[in-house]
Amino acid sequence: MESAFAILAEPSRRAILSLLASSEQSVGELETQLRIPQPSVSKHLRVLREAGLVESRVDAQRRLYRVRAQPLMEIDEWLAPFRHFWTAHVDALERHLDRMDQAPRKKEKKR
Amino acid sequence: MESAFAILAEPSRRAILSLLASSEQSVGELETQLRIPQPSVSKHLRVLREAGLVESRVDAQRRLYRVRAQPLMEIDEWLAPFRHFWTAHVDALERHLDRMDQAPRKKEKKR
DNA sequence: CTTGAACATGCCTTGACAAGTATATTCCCC
DNA sequence: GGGGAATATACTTGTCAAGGCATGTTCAAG
Repeated sequence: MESAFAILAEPSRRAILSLLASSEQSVGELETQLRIPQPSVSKHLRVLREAGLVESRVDAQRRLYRVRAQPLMEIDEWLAPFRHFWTAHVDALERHLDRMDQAPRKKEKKR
Repeated sequence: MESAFAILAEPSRRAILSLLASSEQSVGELETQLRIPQPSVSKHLRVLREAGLVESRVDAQRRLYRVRAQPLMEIDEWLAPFRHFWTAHVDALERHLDRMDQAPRKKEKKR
């Protein structure tokens, strides 16, 4: 199966997923929010579905789409080896706090 | 600038980044580890550099490449709205602990 | 200053994919 | 059961990017 990165290379598909993040939506709702033609929405949804990023259920003549988490999880895991790059100072802070753990605590600064 | 997702749609580029996650590497080192022709490596590195995903420094006749974190950070942030999908059970655990809040509390976790 | 190593760039071909347009399918409602 | 909404699919076309190959550039060493 195609990598989730390849699927999400398309801006419209990321937009669709972001809209679905809050709740499931019908094709028509996605269409009006994104302001792109309906066949495009359907085609993007097809790609997303075949990649396992969304799933649909039937509601009369409409289809309601919702997010499937697993491929996004894999991206999250792929990022793991890099995460220390931007949490390094936090790590350092935590080690620092650990080291002065016996002493009484003062204020800490963030970001 | 192109989205980092589009850049990472290419498997070889993800492989390069993964190799650079541990330490900076020269083009030749990347070439022999990935077993793809040198011009391909250079071209992928160019794309990665122009997208801000890596940067290079000169060491005599070699160029050493290393990861730049910021675009990866943005992907990490893009994932944020979805993260509750796979941490839901943790959330449930936390709510559970909150519900038995009358009992004495210990430490809380951040992140 | 010549040779060779390390890397970058240019050109060409080929394949993939998104957009647009038209048409097909499914199902509700009258 | 016929019409129209909601959605899917088919087909065509243009664009763009990756791969392959050849060549250019820079530098170190002798």
